[in-house]
Order: sequence, then C-alpha cells, then structure tokens
Amino acid sequence: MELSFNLAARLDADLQAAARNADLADAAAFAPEVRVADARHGDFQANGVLGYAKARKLNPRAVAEKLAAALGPSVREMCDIAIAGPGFINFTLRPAALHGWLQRWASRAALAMGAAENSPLSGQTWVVDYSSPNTAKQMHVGHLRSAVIGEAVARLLAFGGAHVIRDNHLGDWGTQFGKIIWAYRRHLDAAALARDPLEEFERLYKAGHAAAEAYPAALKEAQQELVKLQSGDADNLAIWKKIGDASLGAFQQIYDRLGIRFDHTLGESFYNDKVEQVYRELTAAGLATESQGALVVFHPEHPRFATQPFIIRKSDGAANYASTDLATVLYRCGHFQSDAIAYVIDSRQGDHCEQLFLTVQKWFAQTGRRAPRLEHVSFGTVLGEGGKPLKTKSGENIRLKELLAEAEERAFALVGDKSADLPEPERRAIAAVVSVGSVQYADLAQNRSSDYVFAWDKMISLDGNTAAYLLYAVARIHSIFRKLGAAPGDAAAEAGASALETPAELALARKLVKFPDALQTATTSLRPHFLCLYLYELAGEFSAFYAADKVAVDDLPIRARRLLLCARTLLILETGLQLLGLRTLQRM
RNA sequence: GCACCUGUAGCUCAACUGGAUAGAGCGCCAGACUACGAAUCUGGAGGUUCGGGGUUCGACUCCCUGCAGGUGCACCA
Repeated sequence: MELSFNLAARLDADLQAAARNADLADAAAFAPEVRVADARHGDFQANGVLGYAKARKLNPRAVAEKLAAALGPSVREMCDIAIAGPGFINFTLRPAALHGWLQRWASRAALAMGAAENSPLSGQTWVVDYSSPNTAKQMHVGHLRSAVIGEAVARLLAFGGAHVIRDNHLGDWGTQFGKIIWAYRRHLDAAALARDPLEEFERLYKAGHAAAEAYPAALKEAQQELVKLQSGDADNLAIWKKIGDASLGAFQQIYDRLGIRFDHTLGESFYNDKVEQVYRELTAAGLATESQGALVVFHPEHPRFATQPFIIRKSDGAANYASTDLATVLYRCGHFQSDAIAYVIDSRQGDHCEQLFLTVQKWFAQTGRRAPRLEHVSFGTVLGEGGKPLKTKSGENIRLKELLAEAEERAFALVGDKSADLPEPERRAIAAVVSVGSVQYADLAQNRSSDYVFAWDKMISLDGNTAAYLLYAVARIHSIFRKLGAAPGDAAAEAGASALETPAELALARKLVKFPDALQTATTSLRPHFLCLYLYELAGEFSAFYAADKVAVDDLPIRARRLLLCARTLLILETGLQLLGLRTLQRM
C-alpha cells in the first residue's frame, strides 16, 4: 500500500492506469478529476466519468463499474470503492490506510518533501513583489493586505518547492519627492526633523501636495525638483536619502512585528539608470510611440488599451512607475533568472498590471527573450464597519503601528480575562502573538478578491474562523503532552498504537490526510484562504475529538493512537499557521 | 461611455474554478464542566444564491441581458 502525500493525486493516477488497463476507448482523453469529497460520500470522489461517458454516449455507471473493476489491488487495500449517483466513483479510506499515512508523514521535513515532490513549482524561481510602500509616508492600514498576503504567498510557494525571492519594491522615486523637496526648501522645521523625521517628512509632503494642488506654479516647481532628483542633483539626492533612511527604519519595525523578512529591497530608484534601455528597446521594437509629448504604448488589439495609453515616460522626461516596472521585469529575469513574478498589489491597479503584462509579452517576444509568467495577486480594499474605507474619525488613514498597538491592547485585556493566573510577562508575550496573528489571519481567511471589512470584535472575539481559535487548539494539544510528560511526535509515545476506531478519531484522521489538497489548492491559486479554511475545519475536528475521546486513558494502545492523532494535528496546524506567517504558542 | 471587482441565511463570510441535499461563525433557541484547558463541545431554527433568459446529464460557478454597490480609465504610485 503506497501512501502518497497527496492521495487525491494518487487516486487520479490510479484511475488513469485503470482506464488503460480496462481498454477504455480513447483512454488517454479520460480525466478522472479526483477531488476531496463531501464526508457523506467518502474521502475522495472521481467526477470525470460523467463528462467522459456523456461525450461518447456511454452509460456513465457502466463505465464507472468497469474502471472500478480495473483498479489494482493496492487501491482496494487502501480504500472502499463505490459507484454512486449518476456515475461518481467514491473512495473511502480504510482505518489502516489513514493510520499508515499518519505514520509516514510524521514530521515537518516529511511534509515539506511531500509538498515539493511532483510539484510543478520545483526548480522554478519566483519573485514575490509585495508590501512595497512609498517612502516618506508611514505605513497605514492600506499597506496591510499586500504585506500579509504577500508573505503567506511567498511561504506557500517556497514550501511547494519554488526558489522564492522576496522583493520589497519601494515607491521611493515618484512625484511625491518633488513635492517634499519643494516643501523642504521652503517650510522645513529643523527641530521637528530631529525629533521625528518621518513625522516631519509626512508633514512636508502634505504641505507640498496642498501647494501643488492650489498653485500651478508650485506644481511646476515640484515637478522640476523631481526631474533634478532623477538626473542626479546632489542636494536633492541628499534630501531624498534622508527620507529613505527614516522610512526604512519605521518600516522595519512593522515588518519585525509581522514576521516579514525581505531578500531584497530594490525600490524604484534602483532602476533609475535602467529605464533608458526600456525606452530605447520599446521604441526600436515599434511598441512605444510619442503622444502628447509622452512616450506611450498602445495595444491596438485590446478594447481599451487601443486608446488608453500605457505611459512609460512622462512628457517632462521623468520616469514613472510604468518605466520602472518594465525595467524591473527585465532585471528580475536577467539578474534573478526568474520564471515567474507575483505582484501582490491592490486590485485598483488591475489596468496597470494588464498593460504592463501585455507590454512585457510583446517586448520580450520581439527581442527573443523568454517572457516570465506574470501574476497579479490582487486584493480588495480594507473597509470600516460602515462599508466605507477604513479611516480615523478625522479622515486620516489609520497607521499600522497604531492599529497593531490597539490589537495588542485588546488581546492583552482578553488574556488577562481568560488566563489571569499566568505571569504578566507571559501574558504580554501571548498578547503579542495573538494580536498580530489575529490581524493577519482575519485578512488571510477571506478570499482576497473581495473587499475586506475590518471589525475588531470579529477579529479578536476568538470565536469562529479566527487565529485565536486555531492557536487555542494548538495550545491545548501542547497542554496534553505536558500533562502526559511526552513530546509531540515522540515515537515512544506512539508505539503500540491500536487501530483507529471511534467516530471522532476517524473523522480527525480523515481531515488530517487532506492537508496536501488544501495546501495545493491554496498554492496554485495563490489564495491562502483555502489553507485557512482547512486549518479551521481541522481545529474543529480536533475540538470535537477532544470533547468525545479522552487521550489520557489507562489503556496504553488507545492512549498511543490518540497521542499520534494529537501529534499530527499539532504538526499540521503549526506547519499551516507558519505557512500563513503566524507564530504559535504553547500556552495562552 | 468603456472595463474590472462584488452581490449567497438578520450580520460577516465559504463552497476546492461545472458535481451529489449551498456550508460555517456571530446573533437567536435548547443542552454539556468535581474527565486531559468551557478562548470549548452537542443539537435546533434560519436560503427564490440580486432579477430574467440561455448552454448541459448537472449551474452559486460558464454565456447573454437587466439592476445595485465599489473601483479604474493621459503623465500620482
């Protein structure tokens, strides 16, 4: 009995082999489509027979019977097979197979190996472009999703076997610097700069922006400052450098709390000397043309981009983010040899991404380069409970550091409520993990394509599909091992385990073996919420098991098999949470 | 005007990209702690999946169309 990591994939292959062995007409065209099934019907189901039979005017049930009969002995040993409904083939794993799987995939290393083997990601290099805030501004709630989703996506891709490069593509070269430098020269408060540089730069930006809005002359002067900066003016560069340093320090504090580490922080400025090549090549390829003084790319075959330009150089000669994004793709493909790039960016930039991707495709094709796979990992806006974008009462964006501080306060109050007996330093440490985890998880648990309603109560209420529910399950399992004086995964504690038997044991084991499916779905779709949903359901099965079957029983074979279940649940919960970017706790 | 996203239980969300009787949490109702952590568990009520057509063995999912909300569309990123 060969218990592959991904049992659905294995059954799929088995059915394909059965189709050949049974001399099914046109067997090569038969796709079994094995999926995780509703528990009522079994563990996995093959849906492919219906479509296949229908297209060939065959009786689906008869085809299903034939296929089932042609399945090899190792499948039959592994599961019960039944034909149901109009022609589904249902597979129900036998207790021994569940047990065997849990024994084989028993460590983090084993899971990682299973996830990476036979993965299409193995050997690929992915650049994940995420977070990417603008310097000179504090990170606010609008920066949360890219950072959180991007980190989870990066971890998932890496676990699936990809070589992942995390790149923080800072907005450190745009028009805002013209405005700040303009204001710096006129309205700088040196004392304030010394006290809190980022605060002062933010104030200067607002002053410059307001002036540019109000007076066309000021706007012109600000644009000139930007052109000077981009062409290497020493004074402007010095100011710009101060801004960058102050910003990076503040960003790093946020990243530390969120557990984010970048491999590179190559902002737009890094590409300043690389945009000329882009202008040159795109012009030579006949893709870019002059329009209203700017250099633009149109896509004649496209309904909108035939007339909506992709502006790759502004009419004043300055670069914009289209210029640098194009240069960035070239750099990533050349320097990092990347096969794919995932852009974790707001869905409002869908047009920009689409234009960028189209342009890269044509540009690379014409210059004989292999185009990378480009993915816009888009996400909706963070809304307040009124359904409007989340703001402070005065209409400002909520700063991320303040949001995280409030989360921690709320979590700390709750920990004091629930676990007053723990010493304060530990309660503080718990609050730190629970609060950040709750913020991350609330974001990740939802399908990223829709807007996301930020609600404190839902997030830290600790009921339902929340970080705290999962962390609680983890803490309870650790507690069991503490009580019994055993270490999770210790072979001695699991030795002599008897066969899985009770409904709760079996239900939990059935859930555990479906981890690979959830992982794969989340990774290939670049949608972490599939993993969240799975982990939540797993924690639910565990809680039901915990209530139904006591682990610390005197009967040692029973205790051993339940400890095995606890250890694997812990392993998968901790692995899964870690892949989402969360930290876990042993007590809470 | 054109395009994209969204519309599912009172509320917040799922539904593995076309599969079986659309599922969770909150809230509501009824239960379970002198058993390993009750931040938990068990059960119940709650649905014209925005409307209308179509495609097929099968549609929340795909196509057409209408409605509602959000977003983007020439030099901000």
